[in-house]
Amino acid sequence: MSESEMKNETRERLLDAAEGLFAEKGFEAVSLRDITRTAGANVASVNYHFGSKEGLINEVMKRHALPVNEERVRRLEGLLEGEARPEVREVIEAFLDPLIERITEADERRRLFGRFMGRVTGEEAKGIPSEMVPAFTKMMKLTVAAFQRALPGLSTEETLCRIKFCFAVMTQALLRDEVFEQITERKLAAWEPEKIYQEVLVFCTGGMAEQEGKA
Amino acid sequence: MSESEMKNETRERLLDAAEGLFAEKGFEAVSLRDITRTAGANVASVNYHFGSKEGLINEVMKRHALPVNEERVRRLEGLLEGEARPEVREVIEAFLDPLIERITEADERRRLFGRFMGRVTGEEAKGIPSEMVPAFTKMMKLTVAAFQRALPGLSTEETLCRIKFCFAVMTQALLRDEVFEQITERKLAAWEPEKIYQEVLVFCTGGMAEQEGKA
DNA sequence: CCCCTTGTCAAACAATCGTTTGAAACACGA
DNA sequence: TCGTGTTTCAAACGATTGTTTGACAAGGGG
Repeated sequence: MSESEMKNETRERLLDAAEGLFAEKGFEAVSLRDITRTAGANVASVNYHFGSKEGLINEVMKRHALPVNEERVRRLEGLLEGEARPEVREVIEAFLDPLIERITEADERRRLFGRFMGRVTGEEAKGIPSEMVPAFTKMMKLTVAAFQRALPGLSTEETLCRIKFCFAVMTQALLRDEVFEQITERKLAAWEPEKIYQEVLVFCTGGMAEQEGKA
Repeated sequence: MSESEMKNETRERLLDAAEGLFAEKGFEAVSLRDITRTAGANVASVNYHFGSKEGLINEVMKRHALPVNEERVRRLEGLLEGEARPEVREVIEAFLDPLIERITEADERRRLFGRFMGRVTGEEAKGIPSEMVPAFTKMMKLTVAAFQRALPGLSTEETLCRIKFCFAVMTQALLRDEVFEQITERKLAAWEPEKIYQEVLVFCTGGMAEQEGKA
């Protein structure tokens, strides 16, 4: 009866295998047979445990995206609870740090999560699972509110547009870009992740704060 | 004999249909039968004219990417020919404008090119066609040189990293992001492209110029 | 003992994919 | 008119996809 420990074992192995393969090759490029072979399970097991391939994708997404989202909400609410105007840098850190922390955890299983999340955006996916929409919408509202308090000069559209750019930068930083590596002759290949995260923070801070010299 | 006008007609229709469908749904999600049905041609025509589906993809990429690249090279060389230090904004415009100009051309056939180019990065594509690599490498070297002259304080790695972020922002600005639209409740849906391009320029300029307050 | 649930497995399912084939239809100079 | 090379087409190819089926084993509770 205790649901906490008696988690089905093959179910977990399927999730781990799927997460790794999806992060490496994308959703469409990985077949159920690739996943089940890696997990040492039968082809039918995916449909048994998750109903369909899409159900498996949704479950992999939820496994880590929801905790990251909750942490972001917590930190953004912390920035907004007082009357003080937060720094742009603080707002960006509030939704960059939770992602980075989860990626750099020692847990081997979570190492690929970053690249997996990079896949979510830009893929032909039908979207995120519907159960996640309210949580993500709430997080986004808090993000907009925090940025608008930090940058009172920006309109809502400008703020949203730049937030989208921040997400783009974070996503691109997590994924490997074969084309870019090729045409830069791999000069950037072996950079420590910490330096890249630092660059993400600097770039987004600078891009957000720019007041497009209207004077 | 005159190759200029006697361009095979179905060949052009295949390229047009492929460009539009790829821009809309991505490379893998579009089948040869989708393309040939749209173009009013036979399934075998793709393999006849382009050898394979990959050959078609490469041809679509080359059709517009090479002219954009040449224009970028021309403008970057213009910035570098003198001794003067170019503005960060000028460098960004030098490789943003050629793309925007081609997108906003009246020619209906080229309207979807932007979204198509967005697909190139991030997809599981094996990379760009090998014939394009030298031209792209040259353009990238010029870009790095121009930025390093505009921002002497940055190391090569920092410069490359931020250039990658600029590409990420441009790509994301060209593509629709269903997930983002959903969790922002489509507040940003109907923004004029000109405003978005302006935001891209502002954001990239600010992100590039930031000197990460090392003091 | 039987019954029912839960899980696994090999096998087959129908659908779709990119590609190939071989024969027609066409164009055009000799 | 013939011959030759180019282009189109219906049909089929083999491979792979996600999904379903039905049998089988293990595990308790009655």
